[in-house]
Amino acid sequence: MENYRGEGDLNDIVRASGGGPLSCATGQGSDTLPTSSWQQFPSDPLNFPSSAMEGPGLNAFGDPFSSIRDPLLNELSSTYFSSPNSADHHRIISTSCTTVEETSSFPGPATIVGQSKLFEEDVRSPCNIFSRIQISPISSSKLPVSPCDSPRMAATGVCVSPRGIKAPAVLTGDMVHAKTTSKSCLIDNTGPVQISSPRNLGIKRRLGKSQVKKVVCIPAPAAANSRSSGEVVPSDLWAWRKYGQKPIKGSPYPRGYYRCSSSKGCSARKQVERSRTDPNMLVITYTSEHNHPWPTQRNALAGSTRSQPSKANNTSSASKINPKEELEVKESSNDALSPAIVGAVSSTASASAKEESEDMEKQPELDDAEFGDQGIPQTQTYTPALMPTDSQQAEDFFAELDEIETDHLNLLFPQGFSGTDQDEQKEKKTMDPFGLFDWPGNNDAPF
DNA sequence: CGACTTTGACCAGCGC
DNA sequence: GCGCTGGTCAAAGTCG
Repeated sequence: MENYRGEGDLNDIVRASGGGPLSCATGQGSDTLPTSSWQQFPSDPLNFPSSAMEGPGLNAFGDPFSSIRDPLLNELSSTYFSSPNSADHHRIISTSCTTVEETSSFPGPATIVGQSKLFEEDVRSPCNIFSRIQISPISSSKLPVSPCDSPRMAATGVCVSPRGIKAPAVLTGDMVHAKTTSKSCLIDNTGPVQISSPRNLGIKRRLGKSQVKKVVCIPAPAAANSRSSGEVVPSDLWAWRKYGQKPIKGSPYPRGYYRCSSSKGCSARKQVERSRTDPNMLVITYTSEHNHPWPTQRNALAGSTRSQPSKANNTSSASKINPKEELEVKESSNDALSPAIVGAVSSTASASAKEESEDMEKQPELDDAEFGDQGIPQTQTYTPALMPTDSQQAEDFFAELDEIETDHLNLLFPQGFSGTDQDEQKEKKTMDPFGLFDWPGNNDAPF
């Protein structure tokens, strides 16, 4: 489901979303986001101001991966979640734009503030996608002001929390709960968002001072995505391998421990657990950093598409679907991002990487079969131009970056931008095989 | 056969 | 020092 990259990713999503005549899926009306409002937002993903992309030359091309010094951001930055089963069909993008280290206050407060301002402006449109985005620099001194307090945060249902490890409490469940119980908070639909509990402080024992830890709360994906344990694990671009699960005191839900399996030696880890205050919410804690470029789609999907263990199938009568159906459901609930976006996103990172990982070279081609396995017609999976698979394609990709910069919205969301109706429909299918952006009753946009 | 999940055991930090 | 708790390890089993 959520796959993404950092700010560019957000940008991709955001701008892509803004590309079409967007209307709210929140029942707040059908306000169309004026293009002008989007123009307030940095239009170039590569130039999107962020802590990750800041710096001389942005490192956008010289060493693009330096911009993902904390590839962790790639996940955190754009957690795009779809909850097709939920009544409100809320779709959420969460984003974090900064890496917070334990010993520091937010290294990029300006970045956050800046973006927040951007959000503020855009939020003026009630249907602005940014109303669903929240960057929540956590500061204990600010705790009384829950990020979820704002209507837009309320609308997001997602808190992304760069977290200082030593912070005694990022956002206590109580605090969040108190705030999110406001009826103005759409999180009510899914319950309070819990960013972190003081109990998680114990984690710091295992974390070095320079360790990065981030907490993301997202609405739990549909049960179809759950594994045998009932655990719901949203997939992301990285490949994660579960290495442990522990019952957590005070929580009826176990915590799963995952480490990055995209690359050997990668120290990236994440913990996934359900919020004890709201089982509908998943609390994902990311620790450490990836030390490798983006994984291939194959790698990224490794494990995430694994079918349920037989014993689980035996016991899970409620979700008795054949493996294929299961995979389809899984993918649809998992990958809220259109593959087009994922492709664009990952390709941006991959193509710009001077040093492709060996794995990526070994698996240069996007594994359409992965999508095919999941019921997605292969021919509709990716736009090759957005997913360079070799050096030539990478060059092409770079060459096309300019086009993307100027016309990326058309690439991502041809409908509503340019082209004939036929082209639009054709590309629409190509770029949005999941129909994620073609919601019933909403001809314009999912948001 | 490789990669994955599961799960009990082990280890380390913290509080009393 | 001891117990509690969280995080990790590793063997066993599963799956494609």
